[in-house]
Order: sequence, then structure tokens, then C-alpha cells
Amino acid sequence: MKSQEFSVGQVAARSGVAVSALHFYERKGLITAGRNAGNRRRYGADVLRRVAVIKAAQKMGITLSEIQQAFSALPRHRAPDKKDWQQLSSAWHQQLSERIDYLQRLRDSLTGCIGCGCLSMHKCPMYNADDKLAAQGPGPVLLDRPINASQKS
Amino acid sequence: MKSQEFSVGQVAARSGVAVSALHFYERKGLITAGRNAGNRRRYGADVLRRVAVIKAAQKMGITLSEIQQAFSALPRHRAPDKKDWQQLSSAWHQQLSERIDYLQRLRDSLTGCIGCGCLSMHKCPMYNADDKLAAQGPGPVLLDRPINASQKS
DNA sequence: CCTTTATCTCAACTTAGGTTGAGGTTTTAG
DNA sequence: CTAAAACCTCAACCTAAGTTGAGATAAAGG
Repeated sequence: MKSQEFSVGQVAARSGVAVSALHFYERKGLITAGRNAGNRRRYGADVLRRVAVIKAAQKMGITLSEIQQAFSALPRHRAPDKKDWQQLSSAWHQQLSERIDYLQRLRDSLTGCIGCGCLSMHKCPMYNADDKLAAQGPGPVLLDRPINASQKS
Repeated sequence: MKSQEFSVGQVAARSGVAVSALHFYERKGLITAGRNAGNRRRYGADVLRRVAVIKAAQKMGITLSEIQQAFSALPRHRAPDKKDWQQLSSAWHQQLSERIDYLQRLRDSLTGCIGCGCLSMHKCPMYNADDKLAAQGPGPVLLDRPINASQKS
């Protein structure tokens, strides 16, 4: 029995992700789909979890290519089980903690700067806030901006 | 006396920012420069602090356009003083704190998920770590988002 | 004076993460 | 059976934050 199979529209509806994004994730190798006789995509049930993991990881500031790397450690020919996902999340938990620590150090520096009014070149602790995480990604680190409501249409 | 004036190359060297980035910041209205007889940019000393602030804000995840907005509150015809900069930093301190709180909530959800191995659709707290949550503290987490068709978060 | 080095402007390219639209096919509902 | 809704592919476009390169000019050094 082939359990559940979903169309791209159904996955979009259930996951809250646009169809175009699902196509995009497929091109990036993050999800896969079979095809029916009429060339329509057919997704297995595990795609829902994958998409959920993608969204969660993005909220943590993890890029799609990092997600893809992590996914490549998942079993190829078996649906990932609880333990597989646990490994992923614990690795990311680590990363997230480091990012949080970094931002906290940054905030502490800033607190100092509020006192001194400096925020200026090299003499300022802010300027020298160590850059481990900021420097780690390819190009500028894109942080998720949860707070900001201002959005262009 | 016209105190210090710097060329674009000097500012680049002192600030550690590429000349092309300085041009870019100027186009974006983040910094300004006068010109000499031969059309070369001449920067006042305050540009160094501005650039430092830009870099610091970027580390906090603040975008250039947000920075530009913040800068527009600075005095137009007087070099900003300690108090002006203090205002900026305290607003950003606030923002940064919120961002940190958001990420911590995310991490906590993830910790739960490591235990349960879930990280899956709607039933997972991780999935529902909604951006709205970031703004206000406790209260009924909407456990059941409308599962309607494609919507961008 | 002549050669480098520094700048100038403007346009095109880059990466990430998608979205939008055109033009064509398949499925589904009435 | 027919119309509408869903889906297909492919290419172009979008924002952010810059970088790269071409072709021209300015300033500095020897």
C-alpha cells in the first residue's frame, strides 16, 4: 500500500508554504516527489515533516544550503525516523545557542556603549565584538526578523 | 578651520569597509561627502562614527534601510553628539533584546522537540513558534493556524 | 613630463530565497 | 462534454547588500 500521497496544492495548503516555494525546494534538493501518469507531482507523507523542519530551521537563521547538507545525512531509502530528526535538531540547537550567545555579547557591548555614548571606531567594544558567527556564512548573515511588521507589499 | 577631511580611500582603510561599500552607503543616504576641486569625495571626521554604527547595527541584524531611518532622526546641520548616538543605541538595544528573546523561545521549543522527536507539522510547538509570539509574552498560543492556501509568513 | 595610483560614474553581476507570468496540459465538477 | 481549476516548465523579475569592470579623470611621485 502506498499510504498517503499528496498533490503539490495539498502540501502547500497543509504546510502553509506556496506552491512555487515547493517547486523551489525541489530544485534545491530539499524535497522530492514522484509523478503520476499526467506528470503531476505526488508527495509522500514525509514531505510534510521535511517542510516543517525547513521552516523551523529558517526561523533559526539556518540557510537552505545548510539545511540541504543536514538533510543529506538522512537515510536515502527509508523514511527518516524519530532518531534521525533528533540528530538534526540537536545539531541545530547547538548552532542556535551559539548565535544567541553571540547576540547577547553584542547586546552587552551595546549596553556599555549606551553608557559611554561611544559606538565609535576601534576603541569601542561594540566595534570589536567578535565576529565568529557573523563571519561564518557565505556572504552576509541573513537573520530572521521576527519583530518587524513593516513589510513592503 | 575645516578640521579633518578624509578621502574615500582613507575612510576605507580606517573603517575596514570597501570603497565600493562607501559609495553604496552614500547612494543609500547613510553617509555624505563633500567634493574637492577635482570631484573627489571629502569626508568629515564624523563619517567614521557613522560607518562604525552601521557595522554595529548590521551585526545586530538591522537592515540598511532601518539604519537609514534611524539616521534620519539625527540632527541635519550639526555633528551628532553623544546623546544623539545614545538614543540610537538604546532603541536598538530594545530591538536586539526582542530578537534574542524570540530566538530563545525558539530554542526552548527545539529543546522540547529533541525530546519528543517531533518537529513536525501543526502539533509541534516549534512549528507554531510564530512571529507574533515574539512581540508579546505568554497567553494562548494559537495552536491551530488556519490551514488555508499559500500564505507567506 | 610621464607613469602610477587613486578616484570618478555607470552598468552589470552576485547570492539567497523565492515570486510572477506566459503558454500549454490534466483533472475535476457540473 | 465542457469549463474551470490545478498543474506543468521555463524564464524573468524582486530585494538586500554589495562587488566587479569599463572607460575617463585627477593627483602624486620620480
